[in-house]
Amino acid sequence: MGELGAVRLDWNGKEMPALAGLTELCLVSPGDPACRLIHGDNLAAMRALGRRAMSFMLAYLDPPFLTGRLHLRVTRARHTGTGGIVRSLGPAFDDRWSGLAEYLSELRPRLVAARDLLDDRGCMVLHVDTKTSHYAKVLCDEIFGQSCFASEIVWRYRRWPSKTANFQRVHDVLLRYVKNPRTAPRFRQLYEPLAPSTQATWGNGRQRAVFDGQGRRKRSSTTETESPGTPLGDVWNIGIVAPVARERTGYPTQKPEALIERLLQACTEPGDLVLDPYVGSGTTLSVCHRLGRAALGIDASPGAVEVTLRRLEAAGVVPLLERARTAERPRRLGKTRGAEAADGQQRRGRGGQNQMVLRARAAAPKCSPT
Amino acid sequence: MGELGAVRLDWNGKEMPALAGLTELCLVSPGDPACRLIHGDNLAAMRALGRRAMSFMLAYLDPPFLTGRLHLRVTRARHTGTGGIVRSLGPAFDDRWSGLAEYLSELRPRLVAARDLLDDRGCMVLHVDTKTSHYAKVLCDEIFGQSCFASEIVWRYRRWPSKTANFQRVHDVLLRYVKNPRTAPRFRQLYEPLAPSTQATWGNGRQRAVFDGQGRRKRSSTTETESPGTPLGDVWNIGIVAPVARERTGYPTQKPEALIERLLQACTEPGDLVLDPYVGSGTTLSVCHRLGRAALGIDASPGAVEVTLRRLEAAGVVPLLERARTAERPRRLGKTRGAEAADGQQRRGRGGQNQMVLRARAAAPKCSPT
DNA sequence: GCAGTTAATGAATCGCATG
DNA sequence: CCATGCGATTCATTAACTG
Repeated sequence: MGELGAVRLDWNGKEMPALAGLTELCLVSPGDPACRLIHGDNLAAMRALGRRAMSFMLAYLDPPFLTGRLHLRVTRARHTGTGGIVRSLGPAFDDRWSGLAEYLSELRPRLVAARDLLDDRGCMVLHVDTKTSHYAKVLCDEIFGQSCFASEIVWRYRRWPSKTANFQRVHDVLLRYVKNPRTAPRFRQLYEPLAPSTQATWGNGRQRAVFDGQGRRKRSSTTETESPGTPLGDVWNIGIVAPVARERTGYPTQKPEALIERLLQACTEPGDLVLDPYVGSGTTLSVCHRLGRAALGIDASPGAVEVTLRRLEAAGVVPLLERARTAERPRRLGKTRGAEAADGQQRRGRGGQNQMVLRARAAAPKCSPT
Repeated sequence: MGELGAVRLDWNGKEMPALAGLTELCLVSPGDPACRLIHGDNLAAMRALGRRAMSFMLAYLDPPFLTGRLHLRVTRARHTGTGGIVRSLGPAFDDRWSGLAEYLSELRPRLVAARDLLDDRGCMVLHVDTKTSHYAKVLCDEIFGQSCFASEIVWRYRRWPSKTANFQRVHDVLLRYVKNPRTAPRFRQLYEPLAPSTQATWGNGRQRAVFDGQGRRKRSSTTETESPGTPLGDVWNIGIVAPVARERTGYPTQKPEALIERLLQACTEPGDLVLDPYVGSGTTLSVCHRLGRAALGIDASPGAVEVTLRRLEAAGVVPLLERARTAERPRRLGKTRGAEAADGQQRRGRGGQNQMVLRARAAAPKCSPT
């Protein structure tokens, strides 16, 4: 069986050059170089990082899920007078698109840019759900090569039940690709507990097959050495961040630290460099700091940057903060990319946000923003 | 957000007309009309069924998984002299392809044919693994329409460990599509046990949200009525058929009855008609009989037909057996469908099999072939 | 009859030998 | 050097056996 050969995903505008002019990163403040945060478009920023010849052991991409919604974040503050908790809503990120074609058109160059930044032993993990995972996988096969596909990780969670006449969706998908299929990737084997039935039959000892003279297997036996468990599979049961968890930041679509921690433990070692082009609430940066991994995050949303700065500060880090500046703002190519992009809809987070003044010790000197 | 619009999967030969001449079904033997088995190419057979205007509430498709291997089946028999068990290997089905393009070219017309046979309230379930699931999903979106996509069901199992530097693959994927998005589909809500943490907090009582005067939720409380559990999600933990299970037939890639049973319980009612164009070991027919669903299975492999007949006989059914005959054997279109099909490779199971004489009470009058 | 123990073996992957 | 094939590995599971 050959490579994928001729099978490919096509849409109008796929081959249009991706939008990003000449970009440079401007240092906004000093900070810990092992924890960097860039405010700006992640495509522009990743290309600028490429010119700095940075290389990453893991790129974790958690893009919008094509929900068709404008996502809001909740900010909680103590009212100075009454002392009560005041909740206020603000924009987080815009996940509205003219269609799947536009969504993929934006995602594709970012996947390419992330791939280009990977270390030879590194890998990329793309977090999506079942609305887009299949298209994303075909796209990634094309970008990375089919032989670089490593895993479809299923993150299984539990959630509030709904009454739809369907099996309730209780999983997300994480697609993992290695940079180089001929290089041994960074990988530390993690283990799960043995199945109850296995423990009942074999205890905690490692099993060993016994063969007869002709090389045929006769039976198995347990050994003295204790089994570490069964190698971690690609279906992970991890709870979502509870609505009242200390971990919760108020930023929508926040991912649990336990999920990111497992990825980091398996795919990186302490000191390795991790890229997160969709920072959101800053979970990756936070866990990287806790586990001794160097991290670089990018986000265009001022809300994301603010939440992340607070969260890191609460963890005792002041990140090195930079800004991605596109010298020559590219024109939106509009009509040439097909009817679906010509609806004149307001675009997300590329204009009108760079004016925000960012301070390294931004905003509140309080605790975690719960 | 519009429909998928322009995003599509392309490959050389995609638009070639699918191979199947004028086909008719020939009754080979009388039998139970609620349990039919057709020996022949499933595309030809499905088209012939279409001319009979049959309509199905569920089509379960379990095609080869693009493993690149010739799969064998194990036949066990008691040696007439020594009384020992004699194992012998025979062909089951050929899963070797020139590439993904050829695989998809064969799958696509079968998906179309299956869709055409569905009842308006019916659904199709395609069982694949992560090598092909993403391509298959894009294909199905095109055939059924994105709005007909219902679920990506993850079947999670446990199995022997391997030492690869990767998360071990422990899941298959079942893609479910409904025929008509504007019709309420057959669906019976099934339940799972509550999570241990939920039981600890709430016991087994049904929770009830409590609201204050302004319609804001205050807290929840338990009620007297016992909770049926949490609605069944789209990640299913079901064990593979154990090597020594009574259920095991010796046919490779056999699916557990528990998996099919869950599908039937949720997507059909007693008396509904179920289609299985890739019968294999006959699990679907067997479970349909047990649950009172009428079933029609198709398989081109003589081994599959033999195993299925024995299995059904052990369950007390004699299926109505037919044969799909293509009056005018279509020529393999070879070179016109692209280089990857022009390698002169031996084709799977379409020729040289129809000569086999099939008897309704075929082969051994023994018990299940373990 | 039931519980506990023993037997049997699927099939993914790696490593090594062979051609 | 690359393709092929076989041996080794090792949980998971149920049937069969034993006390």
